[in-house]
Amino acid sequence: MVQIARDLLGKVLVSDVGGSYASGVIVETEAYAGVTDKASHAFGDRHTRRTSVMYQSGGHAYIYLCYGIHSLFNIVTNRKGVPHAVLIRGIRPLEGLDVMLQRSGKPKPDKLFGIGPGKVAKILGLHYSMSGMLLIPRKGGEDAVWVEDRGISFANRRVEVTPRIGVGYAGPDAKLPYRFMVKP
DNA sequence: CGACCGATCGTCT
DNA sequence: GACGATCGGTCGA
Repeated sequence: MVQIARDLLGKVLVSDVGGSYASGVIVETEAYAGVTDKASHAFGDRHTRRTSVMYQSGGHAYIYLCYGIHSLFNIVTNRKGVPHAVLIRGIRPLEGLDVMLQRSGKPKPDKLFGIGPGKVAKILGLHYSMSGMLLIPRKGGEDAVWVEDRGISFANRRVEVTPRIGVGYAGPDAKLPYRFMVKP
């Protein structure tokens, strides 16, 4: 499961939302290891309306609201009933940069454009109301998000492994090396 | 630069 | 009724 977070680095996250196509290379992720992980919303096997998506089979999108403002995008990674997920924390813009800039409200991309989980969802047009979508390419005119493998990969020496961000409340679990980021 | 702080609201207690 | 898996602006050095 933690391995999936590592393997997602280099994959391409694509969104086709509101008629606009945009994509980026995943360069930062965090793993959330389900019922035994205090940092996970599903810790202690907590079934709520919000967390129910995490109990779906892998390939669903779990998107939730953070701090009342930001939508954070996760990929559910395990079999049905096992609430594992990977938070996408950063992407490097690939296609549709103009659309992403527009959504971010910035005239030009700065160095940290696309870095930060709130920004990822924002520039890809993802909203927590879309939580529960399947990650499959869009067929009709509906909004869609999915992941593509375009052969991009990062060697281990280019990947930094650290504890997760903002989970100090999780006790010992806060120290787990579950965050993966591609060095600049 | 780094540190601090306000925004803003769904979710769970 | 309190609290975030955050961001971006502002302030001071």
